[in-house]
Amino acid sequence: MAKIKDVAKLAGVSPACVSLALNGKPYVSAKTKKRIYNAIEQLNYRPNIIARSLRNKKTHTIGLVLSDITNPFFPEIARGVETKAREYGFNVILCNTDADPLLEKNYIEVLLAKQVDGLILTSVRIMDDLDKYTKENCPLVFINRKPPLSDFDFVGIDNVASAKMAVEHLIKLGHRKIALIRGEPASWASFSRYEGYRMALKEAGIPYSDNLVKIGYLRYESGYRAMESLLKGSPIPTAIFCANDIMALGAIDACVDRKVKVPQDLAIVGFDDIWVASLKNVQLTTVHQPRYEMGAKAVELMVERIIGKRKKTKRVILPTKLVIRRTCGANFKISRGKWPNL
Amino acid sequence: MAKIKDVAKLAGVSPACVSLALNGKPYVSAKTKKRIYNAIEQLNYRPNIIARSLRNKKTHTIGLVLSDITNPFFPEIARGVETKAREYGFNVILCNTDADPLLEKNYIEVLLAKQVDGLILTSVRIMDDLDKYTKENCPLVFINRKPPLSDFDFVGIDNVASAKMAVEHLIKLGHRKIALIRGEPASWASFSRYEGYRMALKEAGIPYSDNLVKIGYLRYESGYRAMESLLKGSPIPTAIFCANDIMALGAIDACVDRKVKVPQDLAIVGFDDIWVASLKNVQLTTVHQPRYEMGAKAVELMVERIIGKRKKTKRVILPTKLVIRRTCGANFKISRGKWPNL
DNA sequence: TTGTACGCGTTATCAA
DNA sequence: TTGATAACGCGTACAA
Repeated sequence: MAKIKDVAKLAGVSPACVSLALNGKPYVSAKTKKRIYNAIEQLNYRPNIIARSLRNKKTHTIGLVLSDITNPFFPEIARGVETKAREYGFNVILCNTDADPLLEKNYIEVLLAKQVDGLILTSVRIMDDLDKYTKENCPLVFINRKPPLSDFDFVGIDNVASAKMAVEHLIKLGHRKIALIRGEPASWASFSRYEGYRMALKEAGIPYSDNLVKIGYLRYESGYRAMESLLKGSPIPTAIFCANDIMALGAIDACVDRKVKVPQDLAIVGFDDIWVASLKNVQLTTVHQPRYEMGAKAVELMVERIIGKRKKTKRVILPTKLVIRRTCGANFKISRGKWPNL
Repeated sequence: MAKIKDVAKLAGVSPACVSLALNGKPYVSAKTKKRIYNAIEQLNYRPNIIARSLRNKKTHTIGLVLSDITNPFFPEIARGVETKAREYGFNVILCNTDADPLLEKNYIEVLLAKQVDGLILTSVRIMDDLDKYTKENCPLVFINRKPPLSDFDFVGIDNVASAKMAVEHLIKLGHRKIALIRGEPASWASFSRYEGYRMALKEAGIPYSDNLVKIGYLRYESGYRAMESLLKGSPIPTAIFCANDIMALGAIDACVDRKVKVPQDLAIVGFDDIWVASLKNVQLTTVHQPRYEMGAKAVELMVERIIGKRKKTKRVILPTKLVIRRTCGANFKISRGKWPNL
């Protein structure tokens, strides 16, 4: 591989001059520029960005730490991050942690050692000792995850209000026995949605019952099992709010297996609005989360920090909206068997 | 940030000695090692991997170039790549190209400039001038994409045989008017599946008709429109093979809108076996592709190259299997309205 | 426009 | 055997 020296020699100038030309700095005459570019072309020269990074203390690389890219919640966030990062000239290192705090810690250490310019964290579980990273000169941005005590930048939604909105919708449809399949307690977002659920019930004067709350782990199987448990329990709910869509899909499948009709026998509302929810054979009512925008916004916050444009921490709350489809029964005006397809 | 010099000073040794200790090289006494580790701990020292990479000419970073991580086909590949890469001590830079050859080229150039140790390419479209990268000391591995003339490593499936298997299944079920919603012509995998389709028809003595072949772009909307077009055309098929699952889902939704019953009126088979396909309200018959394994295997091939263990190019063909569910009608023994849900 | 020091570890050479 | 010194990887920035 050709180096800057080779280019300089061929163009009859110094390496420094080549560097200036390459970086668009002034004080390089048009003529020498041309000679330099010719040399670059001839030698197929490509600057070694590692060397440049070492000198500049900027790698133009950021880390994206998430639980699992195969979870349908994450790809759009990743896409938002990657696209916006590309606009700003950054590359993205993808890290799956499976919500394992140890793996997450290891990844953060490696990324810092690799001198990433910023870090976006959107794993689910809470890791408590992130505070020590405040002193690093590497900005952290949290997506939909409770930032630790020290103030880090944050992008997310109002989980409490969004969950409340979903449950209120079910209440408005006449439901009083509304169950919740919530995420694990350690997750801040899950806890907030639980709060929203309770708040909605309280304001409607509906008593809260622990029997109607099941803990899932934000996965399909959890939703399936939680629903089985609810159907065996007492009282049997007439509606269910799930803390995310894939649990809702699991719950629906449990209903299918037990011949419980959705939404006739049971209304279901999810959370996230993953792509599947809109399929005509699914039509899951859910709370839409602007995941792409969350990823993109996180990068913007990060870049503001990197270029030193902003010192104060910033919290961005993006709007959600309730997407009413079939499974909540709001638009349910059909008779049995009218559905053309399964 | 503390540097190796600081550690050396605190431990009362030379930087070289610290380096030797850190890298587990011999000739550092146990005592000095202890002193060094203590100093590292005290200073919270973290080696600068950029500096190390510059010297070692190894970044322990690889690039993963794909079309779009939000396409359900890719996350499992990415997961396989990331997990296996982590095992071997590599990080993964994620690159979405939207199947744009120019974007792909830009990304490859940037990644090479960043001195990645390897590159995994799994965009859909074919870029012809990849040959020039043979001379780089950066191994390329192709996933499910025709490698260019020069031999690069490859991981994929037998697209022809797999598609043939799917169509043969429909033939066995008694179908003769079998349509194909294929991917774009520029895609090698799509073309291979088209060949498999033709081959199955030919062997069964069924005449091929251009009217029964629609070109989609591997996206939901394409599948939807292709199906609309088929339903308006002549002859109307009794079965459809789609080159991927999301087009199949689009096709199914077009059927729902037009009150065409699947599989009663029309059998549908997809390709990929994305997660959605197994939902009880979807139950798409499809060809399973081991995507996680494809990603993991690609990393293995890459690492063999990086450590120089192998010189000859290798092609790995992983097995596929037909997953028979509801939409092909094979197990269809129910009467209308019997489905418990939707 | 150029020479040169620098960024920070690593490795080859050399000394003890 | 153990450790230090210095050159090196490759671009960039500053003084000249």
